[in-house]
Amino acid sequence: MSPNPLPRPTEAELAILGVLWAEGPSTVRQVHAGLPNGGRVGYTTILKLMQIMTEKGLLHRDESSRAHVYHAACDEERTQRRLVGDLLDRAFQGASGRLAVQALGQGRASADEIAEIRRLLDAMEEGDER
Amino acid sequence: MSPNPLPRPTEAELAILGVLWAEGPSTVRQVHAGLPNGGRVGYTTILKLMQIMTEKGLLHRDESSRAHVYHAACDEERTQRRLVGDLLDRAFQGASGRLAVQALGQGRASADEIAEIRRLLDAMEEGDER
DNA sequence: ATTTTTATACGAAACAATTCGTAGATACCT
DNA sequence: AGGTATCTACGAATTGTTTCGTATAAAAAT
Repeated sequence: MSPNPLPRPTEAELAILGVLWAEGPSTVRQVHAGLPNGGRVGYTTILKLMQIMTEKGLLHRDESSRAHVYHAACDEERTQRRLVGDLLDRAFQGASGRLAVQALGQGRASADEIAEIRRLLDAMEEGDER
Repeated sequence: MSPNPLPRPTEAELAILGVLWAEGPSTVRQVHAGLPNGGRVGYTTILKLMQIMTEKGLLHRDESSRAHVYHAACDEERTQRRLVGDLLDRAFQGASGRLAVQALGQGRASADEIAEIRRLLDAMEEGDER
């Protein structure tokens, strides 16, 4: 009875979600303009994708004005967690430490993130004491 | 002139690579048997996929015996790095620290991995000192 | 020697993701 | 009012992935 879990967003869908997460509720035109790849894809392509995403439940829309206003139905963090979990299963056999190593190996973390990671590592070792 | 870079493996292809990485060079039958999902996909499906992967350059094969022996053309670590990089771009806007946090939040790391991650974090802070 | 098993190759169906053209409605401009 | 711009909806082509059936050949078993 619970509404089906949202499907995993595809690559193109993720790009659209990225704009909506960054800019908040937006029209198709705004999303189209906000996409990183400078208008290489046509307007109606984005429209179509956003319509499909709405059907899938990934977006919600407000149709009260002529240009419908869309917003993401899933929050960014939750979606990221989901994608990381998938990658962990599919390519790392669940070895989250290796995934973390690979991530940190190709970019820097902020001071806050570094602190948070240390906390997580400490907690793991704590748990092992017993 | 350099041979095109290998394409990113799809989901099904990654499962096959997983078996080859774990077990070393194998026949189609061995891969089929080694797949996590207990034979839910037919033998010829795996055969076809492995043929396609060979065309794409993801696998190499030794045809000297009747049952061809395949091996992965890409190593596991390199492929993982690639996939992590993709996810980093697509879903994290390059924020590798957040990706690492999400990874560590959903699984444990080994003692070795913990040590390596600490080293990476220390190095990042070192770099900031200056 | 026949039958059964085990291979590869090939073709094609079933799906899914991405792309865009065109039609029709509504708002805007002069 | 008449023309232009902007919007949604829809249909459909394209491309990629996954699936498997069938044909055919080689090896193994009886």
